[in-house]
Amino acid sequence: MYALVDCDNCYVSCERVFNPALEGKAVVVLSNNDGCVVARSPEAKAMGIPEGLPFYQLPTRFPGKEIHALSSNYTLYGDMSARVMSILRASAPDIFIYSIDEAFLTLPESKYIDIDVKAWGEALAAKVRRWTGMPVSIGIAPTKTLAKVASKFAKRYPGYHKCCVIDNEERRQKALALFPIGDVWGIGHRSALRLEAAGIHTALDFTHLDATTVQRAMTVTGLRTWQELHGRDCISLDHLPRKQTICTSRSFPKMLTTRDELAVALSSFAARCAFKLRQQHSMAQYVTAFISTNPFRDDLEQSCLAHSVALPAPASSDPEIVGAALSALDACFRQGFRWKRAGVVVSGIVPDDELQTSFLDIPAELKKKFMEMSAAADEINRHHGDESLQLASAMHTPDPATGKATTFRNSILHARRSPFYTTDIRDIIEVL
DNA sequence: TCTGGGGTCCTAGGACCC
DNA sequence: TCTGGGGTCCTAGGACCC
Repeated sequence: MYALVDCDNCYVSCERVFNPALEGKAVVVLSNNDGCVVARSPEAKAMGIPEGLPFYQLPTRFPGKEIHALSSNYTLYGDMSARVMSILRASAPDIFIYSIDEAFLTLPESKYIDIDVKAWGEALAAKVRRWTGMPVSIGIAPTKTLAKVASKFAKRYPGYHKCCVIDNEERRQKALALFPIGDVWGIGHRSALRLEAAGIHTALDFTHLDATTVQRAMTVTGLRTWQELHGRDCISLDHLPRKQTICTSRSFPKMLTTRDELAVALSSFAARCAFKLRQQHSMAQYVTAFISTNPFRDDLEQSCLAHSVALPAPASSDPEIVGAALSALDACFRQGFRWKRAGVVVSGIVPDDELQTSFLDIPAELKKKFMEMSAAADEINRHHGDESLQLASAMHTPDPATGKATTFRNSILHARRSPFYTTDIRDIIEVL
């Protein structure tokens, strides 16, 4: 059996833990640069606020409504998530963290056969709530797709007390008959439209199709979903702890025009990619930089340019990855456009203990220095905050008046961000 | 004026090999 | 007039997830 533990409205719930005044109100959390809505409270959903709505349209689309809009505070959400996951890890032997707000727990039959899993799940949800303030819903079933279905029932109906179990044929049929096809994990918008057009409205209807029809129309991924809904466990998650590509990209608060402005941003993105590589003990063989204009501005000339650079040998140090990203930028940059978004992708990822030397690579002594330097910077940044130490190329030219140089990251707008309640001593809550 | 970010998997089709 | 057969690798694009 699998238990899927899913945080309810994760970002909004994180905010509410430290700001209970938001309880019961319509609350939305915004993307970087306060661009669009990425999370909504149940009240905001009930009001009809769609996910992805541009923030500037909120007052015109919902005039006169009381809506609390917050910038995203990923530092807070990441820390809260880690607290939730640590409780789950202590509660089940095998845990797969699927995203910031979800984890699958494997419940071995030998251990859980004799206990009441429903009561176990309810107690786990209550414990997470009591220890962290985070409301979670739990779905328990023989396959991951069915566990997802169960968790949605646990979320939707308070009568389940935060835990729904699908553990026999009767319950499976009943649940699937009530479950819209488009809400099934693995059935996206496109497939849902086609299935609806063919008269398939519920998950149960879908399971009544025959296997070859499903595979022909939706490839083996669709067939896997079909099997899982029948109760056959066939989606494995214990693969790929190492990512195969790593990407860091952002939109800019203002459009950029010069190569040098883009270079600051891309240096910052490349250093972030290099850091992520080191975190998972990997090195990359290719570095791609891309820049693109604002697709919403039909009045401006559009372009999206990219260039990939093959490194002479796998690398993960800041100077090597940033250097490659900047040469990729120089290879693709064109004058005359207004750039709105850019990013760096590293690929061809290999474990860092399989380091191969190449006579084309930089001298071994220098490479070693770069790696030691990056490791030291990681340690300093871990202790003193993310931006304590970074390459000068990721900083803007100092302001002549103050002599201060700003980084790319503090140019991102988040005018309505809550404090770093759990990670910065200056932001700790005061009880008066 | 203002519209997010980061991933994975699968397939078709082209290039290339013998 | 008639123009093989079988394989691998790579890439772009689509679909999906949170």
